[in-house]
Amino acid sequence: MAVAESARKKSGAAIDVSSMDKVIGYRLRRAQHYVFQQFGESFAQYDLRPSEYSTLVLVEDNPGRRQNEIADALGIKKANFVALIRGLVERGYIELAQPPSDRRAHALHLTEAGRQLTKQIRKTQDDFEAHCIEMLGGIDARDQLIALLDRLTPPRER
Amino acid sequence: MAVAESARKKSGAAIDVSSMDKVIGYRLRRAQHYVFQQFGESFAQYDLRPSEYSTLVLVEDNPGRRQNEIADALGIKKANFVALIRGLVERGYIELAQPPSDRRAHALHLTEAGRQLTKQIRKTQDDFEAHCIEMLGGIDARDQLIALLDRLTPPRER
DNA sequence: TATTGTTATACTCTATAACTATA
DNA sequence: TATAGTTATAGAGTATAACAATA
Repeated sequence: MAVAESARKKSGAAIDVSSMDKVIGYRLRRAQHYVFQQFGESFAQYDLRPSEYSTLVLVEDNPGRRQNEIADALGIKKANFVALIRGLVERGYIELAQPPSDRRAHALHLTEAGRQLTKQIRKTQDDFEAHCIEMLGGIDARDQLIALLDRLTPPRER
Repeated sequence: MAVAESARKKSGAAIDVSSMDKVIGYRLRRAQHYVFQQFGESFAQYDLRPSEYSTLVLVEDNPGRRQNEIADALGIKKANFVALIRGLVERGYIELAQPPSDRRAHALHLTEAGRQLTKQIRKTQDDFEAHCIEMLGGIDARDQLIALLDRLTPPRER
């Protein structure tokens, strides 16, 4: 009843959304959009997008790896990763090294400032994740969700 | 082992993605992106985006409702809904009526062509959905997923 | 020949503010 | 004053093709 109440609001009767409310793609989209919106609020102080967060974390966990390896792991096309990396380099969080073995490549590393930032944002993310897990109903529900999402995503896209 | 195999490919060791692989927002994003990509392949013959599909279906189920009511129900901002509706009107699928009670408003209806198209694309969507449900492991898994997504989405965003 | 990173480009989605015409 | 729809605009995200330097 509370749902119908808020759905009505100023308008007349509620809109019938029964054709959409079990559509997997649609519901994934809505949930993802809402979660990212809240992520944005949590990370507003850092002015970091989700893709920038994940890049910093992956570079920390995989120091010295190539630009394209990190991009691939995150499902970001190399062409679109260039500006993202440039932004993080300009902000002083990431630095590029040249592997002697391959002068085309960029080996990614965090700077000291990058390490400090990443330490902080991991905490922010942990808090935010705890909030999401609470919304879901606990760790078991989270694990259940991840297991289901696993099946919707091909192996190399994880 | 198959996963590690495909993750390695041409590169050296696999990238450590353990910091991201249980992050709800990230995993939602990856799954949603993959599902929408496949949706796009299924609907290529119609040249219809997911938002256009859901608009046609909601207009059919809620004939005569206002533009903004449909937009709200789908979580689309009214400003962004204008071009979407215009496209569907130009393609002859939707027509606008003027409610005598409010000359500002547009009441949305499907045209005959719109009804025919919607009949077809509902079938295409049903087939696609069956494929997604199969990936998930059956109807029960689907219902479980929807129930979990419910908790991640505030009531008025469904 | 193939790969790394890059540029250029285009299209989609989303967001906000300000406008118009009506209410 | 407020609402329905519109316009303009800006910022992200994503996609493809083509290029230079290097392998």
